[in-house]
Amino acid sequence: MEQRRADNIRQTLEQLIITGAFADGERLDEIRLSQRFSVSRTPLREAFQMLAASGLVELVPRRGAYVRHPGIVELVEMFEVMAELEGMCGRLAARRLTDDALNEIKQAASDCETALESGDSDAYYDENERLHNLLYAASGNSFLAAEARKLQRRLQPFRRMQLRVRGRLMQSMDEHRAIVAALENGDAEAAERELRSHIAVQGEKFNDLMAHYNQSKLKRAV
Amino acid sequence: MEQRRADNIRQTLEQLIITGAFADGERLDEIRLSQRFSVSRTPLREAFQMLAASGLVELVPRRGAYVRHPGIVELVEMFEVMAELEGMCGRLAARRLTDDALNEIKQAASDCETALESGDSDAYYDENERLHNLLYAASGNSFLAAEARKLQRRLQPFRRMQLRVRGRLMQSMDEHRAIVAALENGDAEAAERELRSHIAVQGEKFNDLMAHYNQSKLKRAV
DNA sequence: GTCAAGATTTTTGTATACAAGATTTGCAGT
DNA sequence: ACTGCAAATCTTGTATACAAAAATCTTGAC
Repeated sequence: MEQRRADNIRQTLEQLIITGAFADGERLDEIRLSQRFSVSRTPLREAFQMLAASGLVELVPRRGAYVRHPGIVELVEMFEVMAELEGMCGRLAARRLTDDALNEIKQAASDCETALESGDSDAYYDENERLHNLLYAASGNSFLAAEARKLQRRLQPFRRMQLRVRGRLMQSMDEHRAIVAALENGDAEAAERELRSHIAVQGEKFNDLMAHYNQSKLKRAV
Repeated sequence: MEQRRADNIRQTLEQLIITGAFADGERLDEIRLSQRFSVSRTPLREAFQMLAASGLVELVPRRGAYVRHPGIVELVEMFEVMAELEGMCGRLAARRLTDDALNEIKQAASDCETALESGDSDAYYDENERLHNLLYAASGNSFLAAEARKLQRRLQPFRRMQLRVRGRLMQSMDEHRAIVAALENGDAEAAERELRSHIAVQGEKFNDLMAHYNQSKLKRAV
């Protein structure tokens, strides 16, 4: 038996919202959801609080919880901030990196290459995430690392879409090589620049991508 | 009559925690607090969720809510991130700033000077906060602005301590002038650099400050 | 005196009950 | 038919009740 229903509900709802099971602006009905999950409204409401804190839903007093999907504008804004944070991680990591951490990062980058060669974009995605998480930790600033992980988590489904674009995998891998090289040389400026553009590229190209997939992709991904 | 007790309680507790009424690691007793605020445990627990989301308390399953004051290390880390975010705001603002926004910022800077001349450090603090908030908005990235405000809010009491250090007010004002000048010239690089160091200086000097005030200040500020 | 195991008390987590604000429905009047 | 108002209904917010886990206390053996 699970220990805390509120946490499980938060996780489940988070996944449902992120994958698009709920439309933007849709109200999360406490009673229906409590029946659906076979729990009372109490843990549900606690889950709502957590979701509101991470920006996935908006809590309107006396009105209820409404899911808030980021629009194109907000997404681009979030990518812009993510680029800055990752760049910062790179800059700090280049200065503070230990040998062990560098080796771990190299290993993750190499695992990315392996996934790329076998054409497994899901595996590439996982290794890529690991690589970036290692980088955050290598910044030596755990507050920064936590913030970066939070934002990464929120952008997760959109990054994943990016990786499905033709040629993006190869390009991403090239960028990884440049990043690792910069870290190896202790070149803080290069590491920052490479990482920033590695992320910024995703935000900048997002409009194109959305035009291409034309809303349908996200909404179908229920 | 208020509409949502949970919100009021969150605000009150937030203030109490920030001002140091609760020691680091202290458990927030649901029953005692519910008696103190004359409410039931339900809204209290919702307030706990919100406080946990902003990092002021840690929710340990089946154990309760424990207040978490940032240590020196975490504070320095937070200032490091704040410096980056403010620098980013400056860089973007220098590029995207409208005339109206620039005028507002100039006005706020001038109000800072007025407060400085009258030696009113509290008024200076308020105007300073206004100036920075305007800058965040001027970045044209509302997600960034929101993140910056969140972090500013959390660092608020520590920034305030900074301003009480001898000579810091004058120095801060000089930095403001440099920032405004950079924005006026549309010099993104300079704006970023000036803002970053404007904040970084606070983090870097924090160790000294803490040594000077030697823990006592924060704990007395109950 | 110390330690361990079991009983007792607290305390958290969840369900349910109730109060009050928001929304919808129905009806009267034009 | 349409508007305005009031009653009924629904929904949120809060209090209380109850279950289960953690902490504390008691007791007994060594």
